[in-house]
Amino acid sequence: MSSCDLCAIRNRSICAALDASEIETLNAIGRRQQLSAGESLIWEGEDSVRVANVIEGMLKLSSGTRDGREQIFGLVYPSDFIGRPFAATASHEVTALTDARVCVFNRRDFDAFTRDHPALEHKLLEHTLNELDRTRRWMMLLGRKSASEKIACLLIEMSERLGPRHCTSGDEAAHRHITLPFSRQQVADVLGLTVETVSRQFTRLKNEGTVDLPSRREVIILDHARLVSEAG
Amino acid sequence: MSSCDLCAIRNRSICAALDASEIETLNAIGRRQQLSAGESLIWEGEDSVRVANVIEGMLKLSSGTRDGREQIFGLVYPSDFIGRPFAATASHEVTALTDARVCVFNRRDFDAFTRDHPALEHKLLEHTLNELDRTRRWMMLLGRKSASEKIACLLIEMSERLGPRHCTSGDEAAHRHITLPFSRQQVADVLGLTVETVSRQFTRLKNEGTVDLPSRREVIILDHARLVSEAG
DNA sequence: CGGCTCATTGATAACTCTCAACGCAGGTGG
DNA sequence: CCACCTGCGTTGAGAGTTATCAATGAGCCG
Repeated sequence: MSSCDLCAIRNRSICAALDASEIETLNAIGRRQQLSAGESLIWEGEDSVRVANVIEGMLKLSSGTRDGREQIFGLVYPSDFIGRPFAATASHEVTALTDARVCVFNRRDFDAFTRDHPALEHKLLEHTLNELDRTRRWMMLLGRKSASEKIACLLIEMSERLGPRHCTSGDEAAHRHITLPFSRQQVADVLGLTVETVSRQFTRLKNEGTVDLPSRREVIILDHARLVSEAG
Repeated sequence: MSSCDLCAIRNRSICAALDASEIETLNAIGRRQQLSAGESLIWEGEDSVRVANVIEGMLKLSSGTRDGREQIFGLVYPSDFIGRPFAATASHEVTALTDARVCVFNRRDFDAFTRDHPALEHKLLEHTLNELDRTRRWMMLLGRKSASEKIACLLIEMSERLGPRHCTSGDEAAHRHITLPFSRQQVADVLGLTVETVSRQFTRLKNEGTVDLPSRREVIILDHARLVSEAG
């Protein structure tokens, strides 16, 4: 029995396109890898040698300018796919925000496997199209929204994507209690702001009673409606 | 003989993945359509009924907020693919910036055709992955660059993508003479700025001698190096 | 020649950034 | 156990950039 059968994301990742024997073959060319928070799997501009499925944890896609400014392009959740198939170089860095487990493939092996399995390629295409849609929505936020709108949008997005995972019972509470996987600086890098502005927005939301901040990384949404109306 | 044989983008679009008889079949489910500048082909939130290849002209992908702010997500050039296959709704608007010719397919017909032609699907995947890379690079610009850097980046990008097309002889001049396919407001919507800021940046570049502006829509790059250094 | 849209320019305000200081928490070593 | 150190977060003051509002100017078409 392949270890894939026990994989938590077996049915949500691109692997869902494959039957048992295909999974077996793919499993043979991949391997599990543990990442610690802060560790990078792929670097900007390096040869595209690895692709991977995220099993557990959260990662960021980012790129920086010479003078040290950084922008985070996207957040990667379990069952998401990372890396750049069919290209010589990786265009951005992939770094673990939390401890994470990924299922890594040599990029060339994966490319070859994919070409022989149109169903996998189709899943990958659907996945990529969804990612493109999400990325474009984020551009709206970066280009046209104010600091307060940006923060509100991020909190709403996080509560939607993180909630269901933390929440085994399916109740509302989990959606309202977010454990941020990043520092204030990283929030700033996601939203295109500075640390100070992010910090000020958080304290404002707290003072207004929209959220509570029990610790640095925790946010409890007290007034979801208000947050939505602030998101613009 | 299929009209596709004469198609200017036959070898650059996703159709390049198909042989003569496949092209014939695809051609049977598609049709040419002429668009005037300003006309939309796809609307935000509508059912995803159409997909298309761009044959000639330039289009924009955009979305707006309730209160009238608009953000342009991307510019579409000949041989690019537009529309959202494999999904029920379109996530953004597609509008012609110039008069344009496109090759349109019913989305469901196209989906079905694609599933039977893995080579086409592969091309579409490569195309989508490239688009995702480009989109992410643009996020860096929106989130982390100043107005002057944004303008410089846009002009460089335009000169690179527009130059080769205008230029039959392959000389340098074409790269330096850009005919913008959009108004100042649209430049602002691409860069996440206001019209006034865009206008001021243009006049500054002109006064500094970095560019010349013979007419509203024309830009001649006089000092390319300076532009590059300003792009950050 | 109006009348229109689009672009430019100016004055001012608002927002966010920058720089600097301080505070809090967690970890380490005495 | 406490003092200290260090990294991260918060807060404040001020500057800078960009947005906003308002007016003028340029090009285009009837």
